[in-house]
Amino acid sequence: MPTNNTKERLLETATEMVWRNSYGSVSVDEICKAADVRKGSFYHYFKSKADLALACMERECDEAIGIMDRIFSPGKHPIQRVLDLSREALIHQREVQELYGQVCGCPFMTLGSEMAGHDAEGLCAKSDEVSRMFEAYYINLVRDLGAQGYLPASIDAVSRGEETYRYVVGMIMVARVQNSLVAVERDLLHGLFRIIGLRDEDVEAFLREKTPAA
Amino acid sequence: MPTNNTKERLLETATEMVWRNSYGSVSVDEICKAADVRKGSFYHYFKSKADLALACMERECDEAIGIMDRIFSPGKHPIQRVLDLSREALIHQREVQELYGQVCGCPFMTLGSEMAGHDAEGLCAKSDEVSRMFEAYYINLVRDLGAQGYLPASIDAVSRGEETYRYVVGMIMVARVQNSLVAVERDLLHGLFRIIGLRDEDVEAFLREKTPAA
DNA sequence: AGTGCTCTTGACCATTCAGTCAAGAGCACT
DNA sequence: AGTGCTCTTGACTGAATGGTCAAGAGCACT
Repeated sequence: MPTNNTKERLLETATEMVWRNSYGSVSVDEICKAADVRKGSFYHYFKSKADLALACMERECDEAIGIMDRIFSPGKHPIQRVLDLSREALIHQREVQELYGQVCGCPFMTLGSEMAGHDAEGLCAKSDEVSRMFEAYYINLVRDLGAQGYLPASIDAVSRGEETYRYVVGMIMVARVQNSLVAVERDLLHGLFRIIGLRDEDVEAFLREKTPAA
Repeated sequence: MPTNNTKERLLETATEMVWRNSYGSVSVDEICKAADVRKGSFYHYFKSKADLALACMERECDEAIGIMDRIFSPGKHPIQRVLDLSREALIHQREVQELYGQVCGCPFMTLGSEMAGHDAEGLCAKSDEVSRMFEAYYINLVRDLGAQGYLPASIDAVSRGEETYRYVVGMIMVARVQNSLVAVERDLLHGLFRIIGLRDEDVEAFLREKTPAA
């Protein structure tokens, strides 16, 4: 899995370790050891531990954008986006759980919550930025649902989008703390429909139309 | 505000520092200095740093139970409990924001997320336990709403209760990361009604009945 | 063969970390 | 006055921390 490239190896190892545990509990020495890199090389690529963490976030963020763009693709039916969001979130959490041996939740929220208050190297600003970017996807989704008549014209897309985002964050954060995906698997999708405000009939109609054979 | 009692002073100071920042970023020395206590005294009362953190959580938990018992009092109308929950959560977050100079979110989730993976001194087990206890309040609320005909008999109170709890957690965690209570103030209550699944008419009827003068 | 560059190495540093300990202060009970 | 207890003190330890540095390895270009 890891590349031969030293910098990439550091980023990958650090991402895993920080995400699994926390920024504060992982030392530069440990990261170096796990990545089989000497300390000097580390400080050739990164000017500090916080700088490494920031680079990890940026890497994760780029990857996340790709995934989110697929899930929230404006080319898809907005209800399909909700289905995909729920499905992909669960699959991703399960993959990471298997890979890292534990439910890890959202790396941006985890780090952002830990760093809140001591803005080392702009780490906390970055979490803020990422969370607001994520919100934008949800707001966009709500807007499309409204435009297609699935939601009353009166609703505030920003409010509803942010509520929806925060519901997902809560689902996933609690899953980390409880180290369990049971509730995510059982409830994420239905909660999404409800917090968004979709009518059951509309969802059912969409599902029927999607699989006319059933 | 702080008592003369050394142990209490340590607990109070540590709670504030850990909640504001994080467990990993606060050192025993710093806590001692801020509480004006010498290191030896610290280790007279607590056998380790993790032990102190656990004691802080237990103290916070006891206080939280008192507040939750009031909010979710079975003697109140269940819709009133929702109103109170939203109101008290905002007030509490605002108080802490003013006191500590920043939005701090939920101490149990913050610590629980940071500690996930390295279960020092049962800290992580405690967060898990607290989060499940909180869920119980929400499940109980949903059950009462169902029993009084506000929700369809078919719904699963556990699922819905947990979804509701997680929505609130998400709201508050994102508020911490973004260091802003705007969305909490604007959306928490309405999102609560929607994630629980209350009908607008029922809520409005309850509000009308409550203030017949208006 | 020599120059200049990036990357690597391992020894090194000052500081901070959690935690220890022996000695004593304060106080209550006899 | 003496005993026994809890609490306090400050000096101490050894390990770990984030970070530095000078020296060199490897390689490409001339």
